[in-house]
Amino acid sequence: MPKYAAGTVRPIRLADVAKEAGVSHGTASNVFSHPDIVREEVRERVKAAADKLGYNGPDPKGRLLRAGKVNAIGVATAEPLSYFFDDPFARAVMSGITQACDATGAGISLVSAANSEQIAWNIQSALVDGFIVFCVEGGSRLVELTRERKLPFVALDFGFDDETIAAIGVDDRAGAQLAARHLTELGHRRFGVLSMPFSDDDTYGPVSPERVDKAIYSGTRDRLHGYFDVLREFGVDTGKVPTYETANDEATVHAGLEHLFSQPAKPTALLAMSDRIALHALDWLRVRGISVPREVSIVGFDGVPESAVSNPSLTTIAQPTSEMGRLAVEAILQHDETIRRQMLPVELLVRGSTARAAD
Amino acid sequence: MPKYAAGTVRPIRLADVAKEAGVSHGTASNVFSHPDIVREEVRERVKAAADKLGYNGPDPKGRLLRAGKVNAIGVATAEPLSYFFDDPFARAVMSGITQACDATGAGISLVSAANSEQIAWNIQSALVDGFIVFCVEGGSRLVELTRERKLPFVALDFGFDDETIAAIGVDDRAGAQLAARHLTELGHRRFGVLSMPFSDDDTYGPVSPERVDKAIYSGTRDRLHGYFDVLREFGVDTGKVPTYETANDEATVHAGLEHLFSQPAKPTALLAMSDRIALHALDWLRVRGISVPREVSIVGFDGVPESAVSNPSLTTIAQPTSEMGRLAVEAILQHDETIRRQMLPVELLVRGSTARAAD
DNA sequence: AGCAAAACTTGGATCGATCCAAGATTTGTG
DNA sequence: CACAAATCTTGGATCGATCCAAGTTTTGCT
Repeated sequence: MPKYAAGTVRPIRLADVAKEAGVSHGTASNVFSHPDIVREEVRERVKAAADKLGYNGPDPKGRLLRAGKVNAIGVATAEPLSYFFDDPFARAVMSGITQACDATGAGISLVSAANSEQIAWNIQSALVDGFIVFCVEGGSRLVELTRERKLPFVALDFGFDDETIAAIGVDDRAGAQLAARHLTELGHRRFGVLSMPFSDDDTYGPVSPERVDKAIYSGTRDRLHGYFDVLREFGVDTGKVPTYETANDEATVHAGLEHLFSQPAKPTALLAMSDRIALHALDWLRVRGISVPREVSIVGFDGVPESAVSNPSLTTIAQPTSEMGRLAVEAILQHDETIRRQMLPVELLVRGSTARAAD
Repeated sequence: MPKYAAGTVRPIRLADVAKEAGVSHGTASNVFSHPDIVREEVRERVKAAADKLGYNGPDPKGRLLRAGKVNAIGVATAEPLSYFFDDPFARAVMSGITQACDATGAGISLVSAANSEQIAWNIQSALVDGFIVFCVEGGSRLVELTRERKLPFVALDFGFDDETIAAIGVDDRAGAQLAARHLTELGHRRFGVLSMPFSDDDTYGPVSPERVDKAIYSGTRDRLHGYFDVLREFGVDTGKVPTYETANDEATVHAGLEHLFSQPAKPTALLAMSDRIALHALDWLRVRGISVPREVSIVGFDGVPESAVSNPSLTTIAQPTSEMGRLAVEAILQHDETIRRQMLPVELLVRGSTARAAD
């Protein structure tokens, strides 16, 4: 059976053009890739043949195999693809990544998959020169898969535990300390913590003090430690600070607030581990008629653009998101075997969601 | 000179594994691609050899060339890459695209470039099975380049003029009519139009009535015609309706409003051709202390998520953005030579930015 | 044991280009 | 005019896999 059925046009190859022009395939290749070393007369002839046959230049598939370079960076996550467009933090980092890619002309491939079987296949078969790995959930498995490709890769915002993985992140503990210090200095003593996931199992709910140190995600753990470092310093019994593990989505954040505000002593200050959590919290508080910052103060984490235009605007710990994206791209493109682990500084942005404690 | 310098490890190929295991390369290939047709004993032996050599399964580069399929869709635009993450409309459509890709397991490659030379190269060398083309600006050139790749492609929201191009868009004229009818029925008679670009030259500013019919972008033209259809019906002299061509960004929108509100008869209703324009307009009006919708009503176009949470919320013409994304992916993946041009319906969402005319 | 059918393996061809050493042609110089 | 140098062109090797027709081995049955 012929590969191309009658009626279907067999794609034109460089070899066809060469034959038509009466030159060797090598010369035809040169016409497109190194036009300067081919005599003008021949060049014209080959180009004419190409036009005649409807050949539009070398097929990237062939070139790729030979060159071994794709000129594209893979950006991977264990979340569905829409994560890149829906999550404010992801968007902010992507913004930095796109800038760096635009500057260098590299393309971007988004790699992801809902189920873990597919993600494995997608990582294994992605045509990229390197990976930037978004490690929100399921990070360890993702890093594992990526590592197996033996391509340059860099993890974002996670994995500071494993020193053999290149990573770019922020000083989570210092950032959390900043947030807690801001609130304690405003006189707050009754806190509630809305945490990001501790691990990639799907358990959400109140967190016992014993669990705190067992968080798999070092980001979550470090932020929690940062909060508690400062609270302890100000005489707060951190074992009694109600902490609720959310899934970084509306439903679990609202459930968390129900929990926190059903405590005998309602918190006057909330520590949210992401702006997304904080923004969902703001919604819940507004609906409940709890005034921010008059009755309750709240500090987010990330510094996404949306936090500046919320109502009230959100006091938060800003990460240098663009910078992180840019550095990640750089790490892939200028990859040189050395494993770089860069910890960037964060910054407290005081805005409208925090005020002096009422009582 | 050896290709792999001393110290560098030459990547392991399938052939190396086959040799190590003492089978042919064909059998080794089957172990990975069709494990069921290889005897267990042999399979184990090959896998052991692969482990020993540190081989992690077939390199996608080779597979690609043979298979001819990349399993990825290219999404192209003439804007910088960040457009996909910054522009609300693009994000909304991307959301639909990602859903469809997640469902089918296809990957996404973002293709773009600041300058037109680079975009040509990027389109020509993108490793994708088809293109979805965002035609905001520079659309025609982009479509031209994409067409030359001879891959399936579909244009979004433009090009309804050229019947040989597959496209998915909305009924711009009907949508614009809906917007205008809503405002006229509220009693408005003094209008201002904030238009999207007419063509890909970079001219912005007031638009003369003669220019209206010469708009290259059919989307812009159709929306304008839709507005004017209805205004005329209600006895408005459309030749006198001040129309300002913006670049869909803050600066030109604000300049446009300066212009519209410097007219002798200030408009009581604004027709904005995109939500982005409308949202920038809302900002300007707030700063100027002009109350929406008490003094001025405004209707957007697109129905992006942000329009629901603005202050006031924006009355707008909603496009089925997710649906468009989904259909575009479908058009690429189930491509069958027939050129499909789908025109989807729009919907008027009445929200907080429109009210009965004051005078 | 003998023979056909089933199961498995082999190795050459192929995908579409680029690279490169060697051969062929043109140009330049004494 | 001869010879060297410079410039072009050639065709085989290569990138890393998959496909497939043909060949080999195993299994099943009488």
